[in-house]
Amino acid sequence: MQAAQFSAQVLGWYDKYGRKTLPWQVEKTPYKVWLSEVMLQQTQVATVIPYFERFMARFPTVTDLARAPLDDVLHLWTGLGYYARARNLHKAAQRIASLHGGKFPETFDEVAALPGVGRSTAGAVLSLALDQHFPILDGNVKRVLARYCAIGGWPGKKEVEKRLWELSAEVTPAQGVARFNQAMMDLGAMICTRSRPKCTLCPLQEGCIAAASQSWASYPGKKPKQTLPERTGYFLLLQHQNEVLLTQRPPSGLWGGLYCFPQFADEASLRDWLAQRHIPADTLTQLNAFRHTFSHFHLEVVPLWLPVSSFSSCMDEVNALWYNLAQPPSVGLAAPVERLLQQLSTGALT
DNA sequence: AATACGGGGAG
DNA sequence: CTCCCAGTATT
Repeated sequence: MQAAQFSAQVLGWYDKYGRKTLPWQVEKTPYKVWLSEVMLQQTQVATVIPYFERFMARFPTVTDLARAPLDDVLHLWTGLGYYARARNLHKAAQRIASLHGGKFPETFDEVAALPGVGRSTAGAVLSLALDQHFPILDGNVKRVLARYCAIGGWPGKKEVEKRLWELSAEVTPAQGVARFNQAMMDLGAMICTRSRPKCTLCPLQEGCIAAASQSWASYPGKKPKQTLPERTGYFLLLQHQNEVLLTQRPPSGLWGGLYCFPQFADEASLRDWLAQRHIPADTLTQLNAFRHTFSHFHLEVVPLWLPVSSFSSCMDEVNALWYNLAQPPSVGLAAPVERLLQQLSTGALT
């Protein structure tokens, strides 16, 4: 491969067709690029845009983010998924405030040391925002390079990823890094798409091994598929007037730090929980069950709704709150919880 | 080196 | 349904 020709083709294409007006590309700063990059980890551009806009409106600077309660951050993150990203974002902002005086760091080691920032995100922040010479390797770049050089195997395998990093470093030009890296992501998103790539519009068609052999479908290699295990979660929707009981999840792990309905492995343990608190379960009503899929298992959600006429000892629950449907507090909610709360507030119960 | 970690969009 | 998406942290 001729690296110089490769980058020249990519840069030429970018100037004509690349994206230059995404919200985080206007008046670019390391803070905006960092925020967008973290949101874009495992999440597509169209999904991220409204979240990014809300974050920038609420937290205009990294110092604003550092000062905010974590619940506020999780609240704005609700529905984006991978909530460790939000917790790391908040922690990183506080570290920038304390260790860097509120000024976003501008060296690779300092940026990569921030929680939630790895090699690719650090490279993206410094290259896109400051034009520093670092390669990136996201899903788009992996696909473009794997096809161009016919790199077989799943990029999740260490050897494959290592080879792709080498290639990315090799094709990244000394000049125009910001445009080049953005262009590679745009190519992956707009031209070298996962299915039916638009090879005739691609500036890299000449020299692309997969294009020459019509074998784009073989690259990159697919993740070995596994049937996801299934679990069942019984959600207790305990309602008193306009309020519903939510408990906070542990600070790390699945849905870490989010507020959820009390969850049980089966209906019996849910009823035990009520009995221990002397809460009559006479009017316990099962709502429509539904499935929520995580990256590593399916969760069958069975919502059990229990309207009660008087408060009982539930107020003693630790890490719990009565969520007011009319005046929702700023806390993080898992997507299925948000959906059920929406049903409760609109009276659409079934 | 392998696994955990959400949710949505596209086909 | 399946696959994949601007990955990183943990073990």
